[in-house]
Parts: sequence; structure tokens; C-alpha cells
Amino acid sequence: MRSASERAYLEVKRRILTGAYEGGYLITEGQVADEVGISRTPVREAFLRLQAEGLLRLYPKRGAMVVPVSAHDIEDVVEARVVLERFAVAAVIDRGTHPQVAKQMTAVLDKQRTRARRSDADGFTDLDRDFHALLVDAAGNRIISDLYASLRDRQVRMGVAALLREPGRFEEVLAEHEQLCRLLADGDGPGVASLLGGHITATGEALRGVRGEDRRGHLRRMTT
Amino acid sequence: MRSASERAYLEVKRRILTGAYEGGYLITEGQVADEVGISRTPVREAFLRLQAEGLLRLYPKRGAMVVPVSAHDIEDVVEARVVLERFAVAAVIDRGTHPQVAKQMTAVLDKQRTRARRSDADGFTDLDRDFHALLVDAAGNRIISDLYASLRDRQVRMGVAALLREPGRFEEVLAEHEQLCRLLADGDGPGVASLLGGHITATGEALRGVRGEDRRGHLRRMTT
DNA sequence: AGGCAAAACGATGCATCTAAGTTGTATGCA
DNA sequence: TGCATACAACTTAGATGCATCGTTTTGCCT
Repeated sequence: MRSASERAYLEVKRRILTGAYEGGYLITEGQVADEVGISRTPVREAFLRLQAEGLLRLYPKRGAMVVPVSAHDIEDVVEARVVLERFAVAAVIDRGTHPQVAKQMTAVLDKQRTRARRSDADGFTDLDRDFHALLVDAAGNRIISDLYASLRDRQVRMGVAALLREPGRFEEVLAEHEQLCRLLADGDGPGVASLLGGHITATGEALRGVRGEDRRGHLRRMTT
Repeated sequence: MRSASERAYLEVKRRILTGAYEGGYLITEGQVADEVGISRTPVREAFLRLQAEGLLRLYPKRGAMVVPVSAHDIEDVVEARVVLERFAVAAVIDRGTHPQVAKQMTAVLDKQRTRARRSDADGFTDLDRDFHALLVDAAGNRIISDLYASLRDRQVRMGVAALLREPGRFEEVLAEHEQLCRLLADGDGPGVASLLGGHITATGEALRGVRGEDRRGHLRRMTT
């Protein structure tokens, strides 16, 4: 049995990431406590963790606001991802482990292909995460790996999942990943770097197009 | 009056950063609660925040361990800092705001010089933070700015303050900062990048030399 | 003396209770 | 009607109590 605060944390995070709690809404400790069936103390702890992750903003005596994602936030996340992945590529090549890493990434890419054939968008998304995480983790810098993981979370919130469901998107991603593996295997740092810029930035562009209409700045109480 | 949890947070963080709580020690909620004169609830919240920042690791029913810093951690922090600052330089130059940023940094540098003349190590350190933060913030990426700030905290823990007290260190830092400002003003991205590598990495090297003997892996109860 | 089991101790996890702050509303007055 | 004020409802901040779990110590047995 998981701890109560862990359950509260996972549940609220899930709701935020899936969009069940939209950006801008106010949620309260008592509300979540009732829904999850625990007392308010563990919920408070979950809220604190989520605030640390940047998903909630706590207003004393008022409630917790689900942080809205702005167009600027998307740019920041995309930009940070490019920075981190480019560093990872350089580090991996510098270490000389790029052939092995490229091999592992290719293996993931193969799995991704089968998911694409089965139109399994969720599986595809998970493997996409693995693909990029593999690269970043191979750089061997814990700090950067952790940040990268949290960026993935935020991107999920921005609706990447929905994006991947668009027709033809699978193929584009696969092709780019394939090229990425090839360039990495060859140790072509600059090549990977420029490709990455395009790959990730393209995702960002598409994101901004797909959404971003319903941004409001004011607070609204969550209506159950 | 600050909130109780805020006080607990600041106090414990201060003790960790100053080394009053060494890495590897176990501290407990009750202990801190008594010392700060509040109940355990706000202390628990402070512990959670500190765990999120990577300064504490919580062991259920056992206590909170002050995370020890290993040589590898130092490398990670140094490496991450170089990555972020290099990005910042490129971004600032790309935006074309580098002349203004360089000007602001030069202003901070001037203040730093007066502190150095007065042998005010604390003031010097604070301004060093400002100097680098100015550059990173100018890149306009919140995510990267936040991470950079947290890295500064960790570096403080690693004993940078003590390092700066070594004779002649002020001058080296000042000279490097001065050159950095010049290169940035000229928009010489690659030049700043390579200088940065040396500047920050040198700090890391020195750090590793100055400390790192007393690393032990086991837990020891804090003896008051 | 050495080993082991059980009790005592100490820590956290969570629920609950009180206090205090904030918001929105209703009321009275100009 | 418009505005200030009082108040009621709701929320969090913090304290406290208890149950549970891990650790240590103690005391008995071999």
C-alpha cells in the first residue's frame, strides 16, 4: 500500500498532466482530501511537492492554482530541451561511447516502429521519452538528467500526446529519429546538434499552433 | 513575521549550506522543531522542500539525511553551469542585447572590485553570484535561470566561500570577469564560451583539491 | 561470554482540532 | 444608486495526539 501523501501526489499530478485540472483553476486541500479519501495533511504535502515542480502555485489561505502554461513557457521548455540534448550529444561523443548509445537508441527506435504500425499512440509516446532519455542519461550528468525528466512532464501537460495523434506525425518523428541515430553513430556532433534543433523546435511550433487559444490569466474556482 | 515553515526552511537550509549540518548526518523533525521553537508540522514541510531541492533525503521513520556531496556531484554541477552559461551567452548575442548585458555586468564587476579592496569575502561572493546570474537571466529562459540559481546553492555547500578566501583568488576572478565582459561586449560567442569553460572548471578543480577527504557513506546520528 | 528475543524507545505518517486570514455578500447610510 | 462596513463562509497554518514502524537496548538462556 502506497502512502497517503504519495497517492495524493500521483493523483493530483495525473489530473494536472491529463488536463482534468486546467491551468488557472483553483483547487483546495479539502477538496482533494475528500476525493482521494484521506485527510488534508498528506494532501498539503502533495501540494508542496507539486509547487516545487512548478505545476501548482500556492496562495496562502486561498487555495492552490494550477499554473497555466503560456506560449512563452513552451518556448522555454523547448529551448531548454535543445540545450540539454545538444550537451548530451557532445558529452557522449566526447566520451567515445556514441556507438553503443546509438545502438541502444536504434533498438528503442525499432520498438517505436512496431507501435507506430499498431497505431499505439501511448506506447509510441512512452518510447519517445525513452529514446530521448537514453541519450541524455548517457551523458552521465545527474543534474541534467533530472531536469530533462521534469521538462518531459511539463511538455506532456502542453499536449504533446494530442499532437502525436495527428496523421503522419509518427512517420516524421521516426524518420528524424532514424537520422539522429545515424549521425550519432558516426560521431557527427554538429550534424546531430542541428538536426535536434529542428526536431524539437518543430514539436514546439506545432504545439503552439494546436493550442494556446484559451489562455486566461484570472483565477477561477474549480467547478466539480 | 515570517511563517513558521518558512523560518524552519531558511534555518535548516542555512545550516546545511554553512556546513553546520555536515553531509551524511541524520536530523529529525522533532529536533529541528525544538530548536526553532515551533511544532513538527512546519518542519516537515521544510524538510519536503529541502528534499525537492536535493539537500535532504528523507528516510521514513528514520530521519532526514543531509545529502553528502561527492566528487562526482561537483563535476556535475560544474559541467551543468558551463552548459547553462554558454547557452546564455549564445542567446544574449543572438538577441543582440549583449552590449547592454555586458554593460550591466561591468557595473557589477566594478562593485566587486571595491569589495575585493576591502577584503570583504562575503560581499565579493554575493556579487559573484549577481554577476553570473545577470548573464543567465538575460537569456530570458525561466527554466534555465531557476536551475542555475539552485546550482549556485549547491556550490555554496561545496565550500566555494572558503575557496574564495585563499590569497590571490580575488584577482584571478576579477581578471577573468573583466575579460568575459570585454568578449561579450564584442559579441565574441566562441571566445566567451571557451573562457567560461576555463573559469568555471578552474573553480571546480580547486574545489576538489580543497576538500573531499572526509566522505563516508554510512549514516551517523547528529550529535548536538 | 555470546546470542537471541522481546520490550522499550524514538521517529515519522496521518487525523483532527483550533486559530487566523481572505473573500464575497448583505446591510445601512449618504 | 454607490460606497463603506460588518459578517458569514471557506481556506489554510500550525499544534497536538495517536498508531505504526524501525532501531536499540535489555535481559534471559545457553
